[in-house]
Amino acid sequence: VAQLSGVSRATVSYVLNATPNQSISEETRRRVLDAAEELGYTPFAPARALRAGRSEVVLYLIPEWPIGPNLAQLVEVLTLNLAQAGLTLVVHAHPRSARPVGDLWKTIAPAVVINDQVLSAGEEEAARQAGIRVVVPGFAIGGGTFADFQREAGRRQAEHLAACGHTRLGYALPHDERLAAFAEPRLEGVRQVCARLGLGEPDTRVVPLHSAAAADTVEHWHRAAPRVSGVCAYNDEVALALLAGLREQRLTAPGDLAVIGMDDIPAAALAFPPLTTLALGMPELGGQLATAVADTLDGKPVPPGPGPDAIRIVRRNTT
Amino acid sequence: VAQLSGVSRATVSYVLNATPNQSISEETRRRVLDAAEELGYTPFAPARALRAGRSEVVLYLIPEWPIGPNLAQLVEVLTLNLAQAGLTLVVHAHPRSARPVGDLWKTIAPAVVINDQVLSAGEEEAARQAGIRVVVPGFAIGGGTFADFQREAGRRQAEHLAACGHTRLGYALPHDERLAAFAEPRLEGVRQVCARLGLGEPDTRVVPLHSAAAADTVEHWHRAAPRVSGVCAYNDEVALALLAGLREQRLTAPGDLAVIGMDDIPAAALAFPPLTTLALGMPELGGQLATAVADTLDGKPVPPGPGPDAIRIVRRNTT
DNA sequence: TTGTAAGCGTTATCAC
DNA sequence: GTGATAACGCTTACAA
Repeated sequence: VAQLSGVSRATVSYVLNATPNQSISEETRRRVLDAAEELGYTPFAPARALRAGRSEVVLYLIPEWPIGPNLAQLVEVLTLNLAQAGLTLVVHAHPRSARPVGDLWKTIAPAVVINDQVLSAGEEEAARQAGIRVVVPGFAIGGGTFADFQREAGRRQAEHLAACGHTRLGYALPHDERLAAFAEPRLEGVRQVCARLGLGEPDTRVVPLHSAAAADTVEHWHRAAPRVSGVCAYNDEVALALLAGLREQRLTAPGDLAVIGMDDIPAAALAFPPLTTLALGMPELGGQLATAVADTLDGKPVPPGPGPDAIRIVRRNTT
Repeated sequence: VAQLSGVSRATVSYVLNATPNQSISEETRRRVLDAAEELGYTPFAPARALRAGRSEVVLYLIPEWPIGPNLAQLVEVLTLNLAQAGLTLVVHAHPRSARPVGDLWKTIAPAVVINDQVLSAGEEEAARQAGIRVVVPGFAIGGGTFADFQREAGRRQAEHLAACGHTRLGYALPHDERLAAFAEPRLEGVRQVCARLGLGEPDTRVVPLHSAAAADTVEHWHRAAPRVSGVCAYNDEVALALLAGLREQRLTAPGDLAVIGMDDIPAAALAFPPLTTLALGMPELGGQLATAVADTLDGKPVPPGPGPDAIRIVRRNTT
């Protein structure tokens, strides 16, 4: 580009980056711009990164659990929002048995790492020391940390069931052990509500995604004394399994057992009967996360997250 | 590292990269390795990329459609497989209204671009000119191209219904227009089978994910003359909507209308009645894609894809 | 077997 | 207002 426009590489750099405190004659500017256009010039990111010590990349580390529809949507929203801020989102799913990612940031050199339950506190601190900004998806709802948020979600489920008049609750854990990081705090939230309302411990069972297994659990709850009349499912899929189990037992929701799911996946609305669930408002959460990333980069304080409205009960026919 | 081990940077480089045709004394090697270990040294990727002209990154461009469970799984499998080959998978979801990605490869400088329906032929050629390898998810099933594969999937659905004795088929298109790239070839596959078997054109309808809308469509098919007795749904969610529509009309599957979905999402097995569907074998497809990427990088010819077994009918109770 | 030096594309500094 | 020049961290001829 410098050759074609007959100026030095430095000048080209000034023009293309609109460097402040540099007065460039309009004519030179035009020449450079035209030349760049003509050559289809695009700055070479690795070189930029080498010079700057970091890239324009945001590394989103997602942990070793299945990528569900919610996370997928979050990624979508994030990609879009960050693109508007000139940042490229790099998602690194971290499946179990892949090599450790503790220092993946060293080799990628992103401007920001979004640490979603992947980096330990120590690793996170190491990254910070190296000048990498670290953002934790701090949904301000429920307190600020990941677990706070999950707990709050569990609380909402339980509160809904309690408001419907249920006095003994069950909790349906997922069979997939990788989901423990979600399931534990959610269950804890349910426990908190039960304790606060004097309802007694929730009756917790692991529910695989098979109708036969779910049927057993449903029967167990139905025969328990006192009877479990309402159950919080870890997510919509588990809830769907419960509904299948109910059908197998010729029981019905919400009469014999009320069920509330979580995530509001498309299948929830189409279930039989249509499933009451908790919508997690990924567009809001994603937008907030994008803002947090951009603000962190600018050195601004991270803004408070979205309001509690980002978690909504979607009431259908199972409660 | 060079300082600590008391050798030159070049030697360090030789050791760490196991450069061929360089004989390094075992003792030196050890010293360097130990020093690197001690310092927690990790090569700075952008610098490497600058030197090499490309990075160890594989850029997976996925188009502007919703990220469903299948794609999510594919990403997971790919990440894992590529990590084993020392490659880092970068997924760039390309939501509509984000800035164009036609030359995203210029700024990322990946070693390989996996072009999944994003880059036009021209853009793809431009990337190739620039020395970037481009891999197209060429599921060898059905022919090799993306559309071939989708067509084959549609064919399998239709063949299954035909084998069940249905003589007039319906096709349920998704409401989301972004899915046309999938839906068109799938529908075409169904058409091919109908033509080959002399079944007449499939009766095609758009089915939004609401039971009321689906109920209308179901009624239409049920009253059509000749009656539509079996329908291929674009995917499991659409199929679930159809089942909900059937319930609303007090009709049953497969008696009044047989339904076959596609994807085998978890909810399919838990539906009422359990949904017959097509499983797409993402682990196989992902593994094949990873191999294709690695082989392309090594200059080897791309191996044939997985066998037709990667598409399997999962027969449940709706056909 | 190891060290030296050049250079990848960019940008900051400083001189012109 | 513009242009040399150096430096970022790494690889690789080539020289020792």
